[in-house]
Amino acid sequence: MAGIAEVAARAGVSKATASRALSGTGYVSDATRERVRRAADDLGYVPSAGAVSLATGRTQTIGVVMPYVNRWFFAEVLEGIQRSLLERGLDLTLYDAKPGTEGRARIFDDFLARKRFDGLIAVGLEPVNQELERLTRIGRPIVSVVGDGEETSVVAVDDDYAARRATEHLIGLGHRDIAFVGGAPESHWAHVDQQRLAGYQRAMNDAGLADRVRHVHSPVTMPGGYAASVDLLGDARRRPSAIVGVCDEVAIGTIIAARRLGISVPSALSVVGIDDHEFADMFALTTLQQVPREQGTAAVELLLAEIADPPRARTRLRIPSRLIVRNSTAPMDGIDPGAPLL
Amino acid sequence: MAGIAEVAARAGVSKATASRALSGTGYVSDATRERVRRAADDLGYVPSAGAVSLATGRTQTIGVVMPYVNRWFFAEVLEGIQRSLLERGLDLTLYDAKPGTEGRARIFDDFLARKRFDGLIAVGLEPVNQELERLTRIGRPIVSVVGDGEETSVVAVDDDYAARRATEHLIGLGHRDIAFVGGAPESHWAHVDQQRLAGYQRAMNDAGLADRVRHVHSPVTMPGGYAASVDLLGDARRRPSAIVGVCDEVAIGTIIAARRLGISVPSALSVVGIDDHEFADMFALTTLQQVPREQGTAAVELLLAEIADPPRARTRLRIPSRLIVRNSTAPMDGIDPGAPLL
DNA sequence: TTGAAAGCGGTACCAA
DNA sequence: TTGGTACCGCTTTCAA
Repeated sequence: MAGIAEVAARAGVSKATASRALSGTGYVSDATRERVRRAADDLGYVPSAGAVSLATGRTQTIGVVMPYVNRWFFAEVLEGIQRSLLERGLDLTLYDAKPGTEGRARIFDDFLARKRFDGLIAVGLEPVNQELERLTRIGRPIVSVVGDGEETSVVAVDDDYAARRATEHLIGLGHRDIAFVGGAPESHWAHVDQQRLAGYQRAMNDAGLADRVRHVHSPVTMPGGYAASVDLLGDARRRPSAIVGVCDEVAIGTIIAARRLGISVPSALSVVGIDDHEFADMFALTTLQQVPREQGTAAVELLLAEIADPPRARTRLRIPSRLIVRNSTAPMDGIDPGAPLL
Repeated sequence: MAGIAEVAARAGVSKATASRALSGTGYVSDATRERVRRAADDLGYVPSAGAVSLATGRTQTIGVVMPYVNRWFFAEVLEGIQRSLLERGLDLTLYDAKPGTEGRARIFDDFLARKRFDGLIAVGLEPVNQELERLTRIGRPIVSVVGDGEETSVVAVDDDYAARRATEHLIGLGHRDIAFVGGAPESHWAHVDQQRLAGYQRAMNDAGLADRVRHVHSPVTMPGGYAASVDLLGDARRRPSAIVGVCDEVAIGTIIAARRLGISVPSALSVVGIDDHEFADMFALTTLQQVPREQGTAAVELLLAEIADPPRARTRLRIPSRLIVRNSTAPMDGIDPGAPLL
């Protein structure tokens, strides 16, 4: 309840001086600063956020928009962002913008327009045109995590590369019958998934396996990958010898399906994912690592820089990912496609 | 950028009238209101959050504190909260307070003290005494999700009951050798886990199986449950015929471990969890359902009521959970403890 | 180095 | 039913 006026009174100075002493802006003698500080402490003074933001135009808050919080990647990015902001004393306001919901429309139409933040981080948002327009007219710095937007700065891994590398790993092991699992039919499709499929296709083409390209649709979730894989692997005749999952969640779904069906991984089926999910180790999943937490912290740094020092050109931070070989992939040689059991 | 003054000017009224017309407070003729509305629309007027909160003392924001966002339960609760707030036009500020981190200390010492919210929802926080003290001195309504706190209103399932019911289900199937997996050594231990262990113990006692009580420690995660279960199930002689997981994540870890070891579920091992996790169906897990999303929305309703109409007595909302029988539990009769294979 | 005072953009009381 | 005006609590010129 104590305001800066009381702090000033107690320290025997004016509000102006108290403000300067506390915020570290402008000239204040060391002695006074000390006195003001002590007064503030004694009174348990906490500045009123509303007043500060009214006076300065800064909210000390960063907005985060994402379509999910309950998927590994998003939750990890969120944690990374949160940690960075915490260190800097900034608040985080979360907007959960699920595609195709009216809540999402409200977020773009109402919530974001309020500008209750100094900058915005958009994680895997994949805004459609109209949404993009809303975003840019906010007039606050924006950093995207994931995506290809020209409109904002971006932090992302090279999805095309990751999938290509994953596929090449399998090809290197002698596999030729390699399917790509995950992602919806091409029409309404996430950009990441497209990039990864493209990387897979490129690797297949480059190896002269263009005719073996096979894309199995599936929701990008563990249960989704599981269901799709039960289908795919059910018929021994159509079964590939290796699978690239669009992400670890799908790849793990595949492994679970394989175990369910008594197909041994990796001796009868190789599986590779992209992510290095927290469960990857438990399933001995070979994967292309990305560290979303670091993408989150990188996004914060980039955003704060753009807030402090207005937007020159857009920055594009492409993060490399490396192959982590565990035990879900094996050379083709040993495979007996007819052998279904563990 | 347009302020209420410009809206007022355009509508040919005073700021006061414009404010009343827009906020719906106080008398305004229909004609004027209409005129003001139109003016606001034309100008794309959006009130400044800082000014509003300075003037009214309300932030139109709800704070949410939780120790994790990357675990199923927490993410679901968060989504429930988010959805409710979205409908009401309220912002959500997230505080990620991981136990034992210095970030957590900062949250309690600095962030929460700023009161940048009209009310607070604490999800599975399990505050220690000093933290609790901080919480109460904020002087804003607080609702807890999970927990037993006397200090705040609470929304939670009856954990003791859920675990008891789960255990009774197994006992009813003829199992006697039932272990409880999950939770740290008693010392620094989450309240939920304690309650659930207690429920398990009670059911065992009531069935005259007190001497069979067995608590296997494990991190409350899927990989944690997996690792602990590999240990537990590895030695056929010590192997129980059934397991109660402290939550679905642990129970699923157990199932995965069992499959890994070639122990068939449910014919050689019954497993029951608590949650009805999104993966429960995929693993055919029998479980006691809770719907965290609904706990989130309930918490919002409770909190808003307390904000609107100050805190009479603390409310305690205990949500019942029901048994969902899938295919991870089976009668004891058929079990041949010696038979390890699928 | 410090203080007085004018905003920042609304809300709400009091008169008219 | 409407308008004038005093705040809300802090920052920031501008003078002293």
